[in-house]
Amino acid sequence: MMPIRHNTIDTKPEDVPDLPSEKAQLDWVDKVILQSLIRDARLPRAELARRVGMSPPAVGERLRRLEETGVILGYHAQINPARLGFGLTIMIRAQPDTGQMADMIAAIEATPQIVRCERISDKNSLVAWAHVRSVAEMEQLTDRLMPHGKVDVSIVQSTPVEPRPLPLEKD
Amino acid sequence: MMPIRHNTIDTKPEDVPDLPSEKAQLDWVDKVILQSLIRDARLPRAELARRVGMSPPAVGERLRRLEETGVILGYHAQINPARLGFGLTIMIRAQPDTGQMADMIAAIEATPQIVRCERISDKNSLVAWAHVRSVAEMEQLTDRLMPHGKVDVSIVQSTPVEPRPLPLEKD
DNA sequence: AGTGAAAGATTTCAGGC
DNA sequence: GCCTGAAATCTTTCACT
Repeated sequence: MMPIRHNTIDTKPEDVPDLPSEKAQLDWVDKVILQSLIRDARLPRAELARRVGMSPPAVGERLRRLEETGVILGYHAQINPARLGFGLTIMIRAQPDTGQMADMIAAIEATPQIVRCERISDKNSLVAWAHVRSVAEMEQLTDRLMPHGKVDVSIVQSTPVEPRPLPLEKD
Repeated sequence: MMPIRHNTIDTKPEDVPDLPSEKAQLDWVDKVILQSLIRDARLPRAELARRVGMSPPAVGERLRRLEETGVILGYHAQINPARLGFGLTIMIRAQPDTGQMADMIAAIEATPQIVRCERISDKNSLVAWAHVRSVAEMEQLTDRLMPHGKVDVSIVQSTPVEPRPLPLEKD
């Protein structure tokens, strides 16, 4: 199982070194680089260098540090599931039975159509998103989760706000 | 307001040209290119060319077509919100009052902390995700949505499955 | 659709401040 | 931490199949 990334800042004593959940000190240059790569991850370093008025090697060094300190987690192509034959997107709300949380998460992880899953505070449940090819595939998928708890499925009708970048303060 | 992308294959007569929701026919080469760029969007064309045993111009041409036909929607750097000071991730479940759907969507769109939103079939409601700096900011955010309907907030505790690629059949 | 070659741009690396 | 400059690599264009 993959390590689970937590979504809040964990409290910690002052003397331990940087944790990935710590707030990073970013200057204006870092923020321009980040915003640019959030919008277009394939931008050349040379272009980033022009935007911030620095040399390409300097930008390369900044990038390396942003990646190593966990500010940048990766670069991903965003694809259109419908164009790959996955015509149906669903949201799954799963409430594991007592003692079934780990098994439910394992089952979710083992289901390749599920492309992300978050654990939320409300009723200690999980919310997962999946792309499937048909209603039959949707049914098959939920059948695999149901042994571990209550499972609810909703159809995603549209995406009023596509994944978009966080606002970064000017500085 | 941005055009809304629908998440299902729309039915259409056979004679109209390609729609973005149509299934594209991809060969093995396209799939290797896609999988590679989903994992690392910054891979050079030359490297992709080596992986598929083709020349760089051929890969460039493939890429151009995948982008133009809407199979690839974009390339984005994935960042760690906690490291940018947004220590709290929340899920918002919004059920617009009668006649308030458009206004609710507009309010969601106008809220920069909300990084994505999907409309689901269950109770005709919206599910949105936001990164905020504090509980106070969370409250402020929900106050802006509440005039348009019922609003429910849950805290995201962890992410058992990080955004990951869809499985592409071997061919 | 794809190739190969040439011109132009980018990345990497060394050395210096 | 950033710069320059040279060498290696990558991208783009184009003539050709």
